[in-house]
Amino acid sequence: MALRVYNTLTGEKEVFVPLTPGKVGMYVCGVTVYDYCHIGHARAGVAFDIIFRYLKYAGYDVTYVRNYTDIDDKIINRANQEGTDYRTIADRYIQAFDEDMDRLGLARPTIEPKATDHIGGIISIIEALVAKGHAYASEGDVYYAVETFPDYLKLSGRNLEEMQAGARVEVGDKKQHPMDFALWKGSKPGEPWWQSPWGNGRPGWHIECSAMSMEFLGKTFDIHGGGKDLVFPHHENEIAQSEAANGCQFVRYWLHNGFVNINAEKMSKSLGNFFTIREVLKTYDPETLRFFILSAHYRSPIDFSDQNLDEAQSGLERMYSCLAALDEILIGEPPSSKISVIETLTQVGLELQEKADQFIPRFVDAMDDDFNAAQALGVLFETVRATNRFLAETREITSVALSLIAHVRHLFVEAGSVLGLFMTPPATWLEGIKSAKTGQIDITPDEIERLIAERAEARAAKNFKRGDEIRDLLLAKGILLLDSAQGTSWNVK
RNA sequence: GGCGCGUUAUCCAAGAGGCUAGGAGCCGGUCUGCAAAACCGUUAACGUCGGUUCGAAUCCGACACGCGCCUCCA
Repeated sequence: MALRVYNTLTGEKEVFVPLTPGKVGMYVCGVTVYDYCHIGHARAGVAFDIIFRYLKYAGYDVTYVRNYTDIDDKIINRANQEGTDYRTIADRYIQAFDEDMDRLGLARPTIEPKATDHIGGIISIIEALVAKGHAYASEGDVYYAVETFPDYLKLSGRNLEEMQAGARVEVGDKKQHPMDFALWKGSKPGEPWWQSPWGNGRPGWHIECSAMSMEFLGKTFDIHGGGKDLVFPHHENEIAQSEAANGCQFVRYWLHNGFVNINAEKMSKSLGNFFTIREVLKTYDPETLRFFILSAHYRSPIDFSDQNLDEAQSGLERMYSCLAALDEILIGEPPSSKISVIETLTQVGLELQEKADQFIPRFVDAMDDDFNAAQALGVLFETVRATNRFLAETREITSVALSLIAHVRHLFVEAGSVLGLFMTPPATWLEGIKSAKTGQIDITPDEIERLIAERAEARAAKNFKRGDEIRDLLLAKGILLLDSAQGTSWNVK
């Protein structure tokens, strides 16, 4: 099966055929750096991170460009509020963005350009558009004349008349047509500016992405991504600018991720229902957040709630616990290359072997189907169950069993490298979850240990009443006791 | 008003004409002094009404409900 991707331009899943065999050029709209990123940004980041990783896994040489919009009204407003300059604001939030995305385990794109480093390229495109009659200067601004581009709105499937009937477009007297959009904005006093043929000013929002993608990926490239909310006007305008300037197709496959919702409503600043990534990471582990995002298809809306995050954590713990159990065996007994011919697997072992054999084909099938990570996770869970069954019934680890265990462990590493999971040694991750939970309870580990010791004495003396009292006492504080042959350990509920 | 998307069991969530998705939970079991945890097993569904078909969650139509874009947005 070949890789198929859903293309917003055609509204269909299409077989992915890159422009140049073996190579992929991919551009994703990054963020406007004027504030901390919220969970919606995390989702877009993770969605395109696994697309980037999977394309590389599939053997493509991928050039992935993700920009920073570091000049914009919002950045200037924020700078004015704080009595500083736009550069200070932009640099601060670029750094914050990098920190957040690094914590989420995003692979760094090949190139991360800033709009302000590409003013020259932006001006060249605007000049070309003016020369070809697609743009006009007006009182220090330059606008794109949408009526000169017959394909305008082909991505979002609308038409100009209907858009105007919507009546929320403002009619500025600087514009020839109400839908015309700014390519260049003349600077007002106190605003940052660059020199241009039309006077001092700064670029409009849409033109920077055309300039940066063209600079690094050429006039036509394979994949352009972003959130669904960018389809109109941002991506529509990018197409108009780029195709009018270059006279050729801009992007072959348009990919858009779905929103993060709160109570079935879009998370957004204007509704005030957003959570920043750093807020959420105070409570939840970054890999848990990533796992939550991967648990739904990237185009579907996903509902952010404590319950859903808790479920994601349970699921990830199940996987990590299984891996920790495998590691314990593998660390104790390194796999030997000699397998005795008389050794055979039990029925459960054979079932695990079958799961292992199907693992990569099924994983690839899922990911080939428009990067269906949720389905891929299903494959991992099925393998976890088969592994647990095998470990539960296996008394003696033969060398053939050991080699199977090593193989299964490797499969999880391989899938994890595409999904961005299992980046932490399992024992360390599980310990981290435990200590994070410990920070939220009002009893010290020392106290817990003292009570466990007292309970052990009571139990040794067959005083189960006192033992159970202690257990209930700790349970009331959210501490679960785990009795085993090796003694009693504890965990936070 | 225009355009588009969605509705799958208690909850989350894949699937897209015949093939057990998966996870959480419930229930049962293993283990245990009893529990818990862990593990194993099990359970159940395709919004409504029509149509196409030997066969429909899946295709077509209507309806209902929810959501998104049309303004800065990931």
